[in-house]
Amino acid sequence: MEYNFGEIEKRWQQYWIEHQTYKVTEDPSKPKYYVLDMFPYPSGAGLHVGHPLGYIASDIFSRYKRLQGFNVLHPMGYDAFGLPAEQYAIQTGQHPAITTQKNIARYREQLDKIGFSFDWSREIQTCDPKYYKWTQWAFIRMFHSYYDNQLKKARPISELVEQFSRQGTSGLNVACTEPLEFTAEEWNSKSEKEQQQILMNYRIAYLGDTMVNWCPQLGTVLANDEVSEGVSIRGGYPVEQKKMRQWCLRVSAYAQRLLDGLETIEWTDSLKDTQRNWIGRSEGAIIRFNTSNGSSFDIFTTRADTIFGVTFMVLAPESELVGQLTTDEYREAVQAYIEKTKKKTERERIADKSVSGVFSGAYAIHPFTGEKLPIWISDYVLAGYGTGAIMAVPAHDSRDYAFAKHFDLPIVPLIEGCDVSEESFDAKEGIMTNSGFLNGLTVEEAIPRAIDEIQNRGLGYRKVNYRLRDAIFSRQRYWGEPFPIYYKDGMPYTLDEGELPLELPEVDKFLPTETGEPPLGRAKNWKTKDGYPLELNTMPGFAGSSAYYLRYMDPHNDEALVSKNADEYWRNVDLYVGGTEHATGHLIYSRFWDKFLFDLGVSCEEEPFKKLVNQGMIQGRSNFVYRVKGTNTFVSFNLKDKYDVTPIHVDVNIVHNDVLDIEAFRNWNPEYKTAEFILEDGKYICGWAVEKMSKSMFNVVNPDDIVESYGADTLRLYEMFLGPLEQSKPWDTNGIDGVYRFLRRFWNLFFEGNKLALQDSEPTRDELKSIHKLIKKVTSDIETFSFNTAVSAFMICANELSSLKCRNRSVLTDFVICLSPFAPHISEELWHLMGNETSVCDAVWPSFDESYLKEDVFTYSISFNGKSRFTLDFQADATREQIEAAVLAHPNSQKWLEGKSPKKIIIVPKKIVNVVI
RNA sequence: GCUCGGAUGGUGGAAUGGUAGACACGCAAGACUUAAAAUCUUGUGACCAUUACGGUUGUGCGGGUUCAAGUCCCGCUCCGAGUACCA
Repeated sequence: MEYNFGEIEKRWQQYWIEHQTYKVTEDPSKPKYYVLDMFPYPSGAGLHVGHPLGYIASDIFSRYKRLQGFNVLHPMGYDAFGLPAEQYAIQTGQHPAITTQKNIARYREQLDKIGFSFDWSREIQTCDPKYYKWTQWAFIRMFHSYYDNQLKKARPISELVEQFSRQGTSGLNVACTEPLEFTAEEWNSKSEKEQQQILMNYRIAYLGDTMVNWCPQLGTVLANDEVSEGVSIRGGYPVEQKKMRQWCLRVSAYAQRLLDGLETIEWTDSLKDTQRNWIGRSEGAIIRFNTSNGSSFDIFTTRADTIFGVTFMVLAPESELVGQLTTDEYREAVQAYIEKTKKKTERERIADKSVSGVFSGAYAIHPFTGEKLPIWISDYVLAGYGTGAIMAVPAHDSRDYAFAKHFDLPIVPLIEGCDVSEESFDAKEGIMTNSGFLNGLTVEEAIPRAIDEIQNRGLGYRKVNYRLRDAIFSRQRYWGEPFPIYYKDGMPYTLDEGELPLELPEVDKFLPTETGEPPLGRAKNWKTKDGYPLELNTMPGFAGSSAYYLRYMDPHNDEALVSKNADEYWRNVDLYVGGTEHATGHLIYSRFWDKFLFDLGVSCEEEPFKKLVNQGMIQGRSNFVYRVKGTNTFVSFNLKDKYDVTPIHVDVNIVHNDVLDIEAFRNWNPEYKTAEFILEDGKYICGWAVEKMSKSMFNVVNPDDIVESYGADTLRLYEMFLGPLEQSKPWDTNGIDGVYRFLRRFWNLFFEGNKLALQDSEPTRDELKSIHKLIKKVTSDIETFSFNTAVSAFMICANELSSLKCRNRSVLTDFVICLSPFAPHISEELWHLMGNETSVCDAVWPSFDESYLKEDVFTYSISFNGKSRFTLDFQADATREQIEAAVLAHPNSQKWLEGKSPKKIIIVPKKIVNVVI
């Protein structure tokens, strides 16, 4: 009987819909397992063959867990707000909602063809008001919360207000933008507006004046993870630094918990490392320096031990200290320098490695020696890190060194025997010298000793600093969640939770207003709250994706983000599958958001994603034809060196196993209608290269086309067979025939002519051995995500059973169940043909029996001095003496022993005998 | 610069320190066919032999540990990813 995948796949996809096979509900009688994919942004280009890689892997795992008796939650949805739909709207006038819905429909159509076990009744779209109601709700809660450093959790802001009115800021230990001090009387005598301004300093969602990444082309600010090398990730437009009043999330308050949480989850070490670097914890000290005019300022350093090597100070150009410290004499030069650095874009600043700076005219006083230290201003010091000011130790910091050399400032070495004539000595090792009370100590000892001394003298204190910045949460765009915020007397207030969702209004154009307000400023019927104006910014892309995994647990609940009941059953994601590109964006924000919800008691787990697997990127594999210059003649790959040729990209879909379909090529482009070919062996062979998968390279392979010609099961198996899941690899349709042949061979195991031909007899020992070997291998391969070797195991077993002429019902039943997570359609078909009434999804994963895997006879490899020479068979119960005797008695042994007697004989059970001579 | 990966046939890739190259593609030969496709069988790292069920060599390079190293250790080379004046 023919393996008609088209018919089979259609039939069972229909069956699964009709029987709601993949619908799940909370079932306390079963253990839960939550498998989640990073939901896609539905782009206009549709899915290419790389996108489903992770979905197939997670689908295999979900189906496997289900067969093992778990109640598996495996949902899918769309991250539907975002820039491309809005850019498209600006160009075409088509409403982003329409574009998005169209793209979603296309995605769904493509996904459906691959046979995923998603519970689509739980589908969410982040642009759906019913969904973003809860994004807005969480924002309101963040607005009304502050972070208590003592309790290490978020608390209602009302508690802070109460504390202010009772005791002011005394004894306060909370996360804030800048430390403030006031008494209860002062607080109580402030106006409503003044109090609101002060509270902004503490809210977890707050309005702050911060340096932001401003992208003029996109007309919006961007988060740090949306910018790379000075250009926007989406679109690649230049980004500049600008000070703006923006909504921010106090992610930095959670820095330590985000760091500590990494210890409790199963992520790869490299991803944890990336997050650790991004959080960037560094231990050091804040040291106060007095200036010659009587004021003072703080610096942060991790090298307090180098305090005696400070020869000058440097301020960031953006620092507020610049204005306070600069003397009148130098004011003009400083102003000019600041103007110059401001003009540079982020990108230019990165590219420009040259040293620049200007003297402020002011001096700091060295806290130990009383020496006068000139204060400089330079853009190598960042306003956003530490205090925006540093103590420069040119002998032991390469940047300070470069600066000192350039401006001819003194360099004082502090480590015995170090040579700083050519470069600084940055290593944290050696014995201190020229360092007063630190002399003779190692660097390791000197750091804490120096900080102790500084603390004792009241010059500063120990401080842990984090690189992690607060997230900038405003976007000057249309296609995002509106803020549930209105302004009264210039201060923001939240809408009542009962007024949510605050829906996105209609606008006539998706561009900023003439007065430079965001697009929402155009809304005619935009609601006002009791006559007060609403916030015109919208939320960024990561807002909707930060807590979506919670919403899948209870997607239709209008009363809560997630019910207590559903949350306590599903808890958190057991397996999260997605790309590494979200390592510092989504995966930080999600963890932050979840920790906040955990503090509120909404989420019962402190980490959202227990185990995380990163699938590799699928790159494109481009094909080339070679046109002889100045002609319309194309020469085959191996003959091209004899001609002067230009390589031209050719659509990979008209090339099979690197052989060009000449007819299709002539029809591909009118230019090639009359093309001539110089063939080899009657074929035109194309060249190839690995490139990014993109339309312009003509190397995009569409999953629909593969499903059309080979079937979804073949696509699924082949994507897994291509290589290790985590590894990046090019898509190469060559080779797909291998898994396709396997499926047909497997299919044929069941049939004699057109009839199902199964036998109910006892399986033979060889059949049992083969199938139990498969069960063992596939079980362990799925557990370790080695899907590529699992596919090989299927092929091996099918070949073995085929040569054994196995028709045994129980053996083939186990095979079908094992294969069903990988190739659900063919498995479902065979499962039903074998007389089962229910879906193969509800079968039970077979267990393997080691006793069938036992060998009677083992083939030993006999080595002499580690070099393998011949093989010998031994019974499993052969004794050491028997083996030794047999080896030495073997005629070949004489040859390798060369008359000498062995020093030692090493026997590795069941495998190796090594004779050491 | 720093951090983390990786390097194995013509290709994708297998190998708890124990017969390197599983499995698959491709290629070659054969069977079936008027023929082609499909299918099946056999072979396939390189080199030397071919009377053999033979020998030599071989996992980016150079050392080391071990009876035994693709795998562990030290020192390089190249490639990829992330990050970057973070004091």
